Amino acid sequence: MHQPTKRVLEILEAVARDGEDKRLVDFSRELGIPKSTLLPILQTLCRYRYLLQTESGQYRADTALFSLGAAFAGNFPTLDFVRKQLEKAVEQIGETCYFGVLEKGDVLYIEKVDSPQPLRILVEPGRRLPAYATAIGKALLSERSEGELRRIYPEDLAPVTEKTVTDIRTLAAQLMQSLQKGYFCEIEESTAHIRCFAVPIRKGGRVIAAISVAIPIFRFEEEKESFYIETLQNAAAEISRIIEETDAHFGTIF
Amino acid sequence: MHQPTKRVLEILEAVARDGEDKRLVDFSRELGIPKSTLLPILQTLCRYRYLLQTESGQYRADTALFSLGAAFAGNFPTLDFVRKQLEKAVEQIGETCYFGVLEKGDVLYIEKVDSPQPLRILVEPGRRLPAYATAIGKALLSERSEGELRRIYPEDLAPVTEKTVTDIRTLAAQLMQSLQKGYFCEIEESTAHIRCFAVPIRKGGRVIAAISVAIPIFRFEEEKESFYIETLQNAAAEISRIIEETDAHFGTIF
DNA sequence: GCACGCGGTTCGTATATGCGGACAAGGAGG
DNA sequence: CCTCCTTGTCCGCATATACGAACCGCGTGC
Repeated sequence: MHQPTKRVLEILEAVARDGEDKRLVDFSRELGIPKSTLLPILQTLCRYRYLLQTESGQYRADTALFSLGAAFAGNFPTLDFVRKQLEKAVEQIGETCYFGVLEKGDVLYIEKVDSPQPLRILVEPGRRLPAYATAIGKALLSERSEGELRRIYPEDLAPVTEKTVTDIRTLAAQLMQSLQKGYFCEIEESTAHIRCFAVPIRKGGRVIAAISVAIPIFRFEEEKESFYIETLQNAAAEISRIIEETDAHFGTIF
Repeated sequence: MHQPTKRVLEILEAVARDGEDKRLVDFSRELGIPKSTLLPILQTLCRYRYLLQTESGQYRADTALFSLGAAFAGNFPTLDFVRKQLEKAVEQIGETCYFGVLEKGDVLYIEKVDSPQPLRILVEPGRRLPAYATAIGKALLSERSEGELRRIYPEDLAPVTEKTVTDIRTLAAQLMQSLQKGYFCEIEESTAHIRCFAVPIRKGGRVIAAISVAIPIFRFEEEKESFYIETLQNAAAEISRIIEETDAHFGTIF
């Protein structure tokens, strides 16, 4: 592990994640880097416009960070299409929809389209959540056997909320059952008061991504459930088709 | 300038920009870094998932890059709203629309919404273009005097296409005139066969961003011009209002 | 008004990093 | 089949980087 590199990355992640202005000492404390070591690094990051220094000397994320991520995302023309399908689904369902992939036991959220009915923001693209606690994650894990799940999660499943499934055996059984039905759900397992449904997206038969919808419990109507699922499945089918055609790959997954 | 930091950033920019797999020697040649120095850096970048190594040992951009940019963009809730307005404009006009800010003489494109009529991709978010060559850039430069322009561009204006305005005096005159009219245009000055219109977005009276529409010349109809402008102006007014309210700031500009 | 705490900057030294060269492995071409 | 070339890996030495301590400037509270 190369220390200077590691430090640069941790600094960038810190500013991007928190979004608040940080002072030299804040970095120093948070990351355990001596102040004097930090200074030349921060100055260089400023030169390259990854950081900018406010008048009061504080550091803030700057545009190069954005360009970096956007340039990367720009290499995946499929994403625009995914977004279009999500928008269509949101239009029909009226709730926020997500597109995500599996990454080492976590869901990595890639796209989201907000519902017209505003609700506090749940997850932003780029964020990760334990797959076993989310509907979209269950869809992504659905084809894994109990043994494979144990390999992915060698330790116990850390609960995210009180309702998170923490037993691998239970999870595996749930996945098997949902795989039969063709859709996956989650009730307050990752966020209180939220219920999610998800369906997988396949390429060459294998699950490579999933889309989901998040519904606040107080707005949930049981009789609409099959409509939600159907809408998601239509979108998923379209996305699968495009991915199949364009042979897109995203990170480790696609 | 801190060498290790500089190198990390250049490596990240290289993979994000090009989008093709790169080998150790490619980095070495491209960036002038000795192979042996590169190895530990690349390994660290892999650990942190900024890069991944394919079976053949080549390096490729990985998901952490995406998370970084997305996390940053996620700090600007205003962006979702900007996108909504762009979508509305695209719906009415039927051509691709952009949202960008000025950054050191360049337009930094932040958002785009594709036209339903497919055309080859012009610019992706995160990319930069010389402001003087684009409609959106002219809107962003509109309040600068000729003297200020000369400070921003101490050297001559490098032409992007044959039609790019390369004389600062001409540019200044054009800006003044467009400022009167309330909109800015560009005819094949940044891209052949493309014509653009742009209007500024203001906060506290000052121009802080702009939106534009790009129209292929063969599809352009003169009699619709005022409709294009009006649509953009409506969208700009809405966006200005929101930015004013939320007091959003984006990088150096907002 | 003074002392103290806190944040940023500077500096000399110890050391981890960077470098070139040597080496091994694989492929292409004769 | 052998040779040459290319690429990635390893190694020891020179050096740029990292670290802690001391210093400076500022604000706060006593």
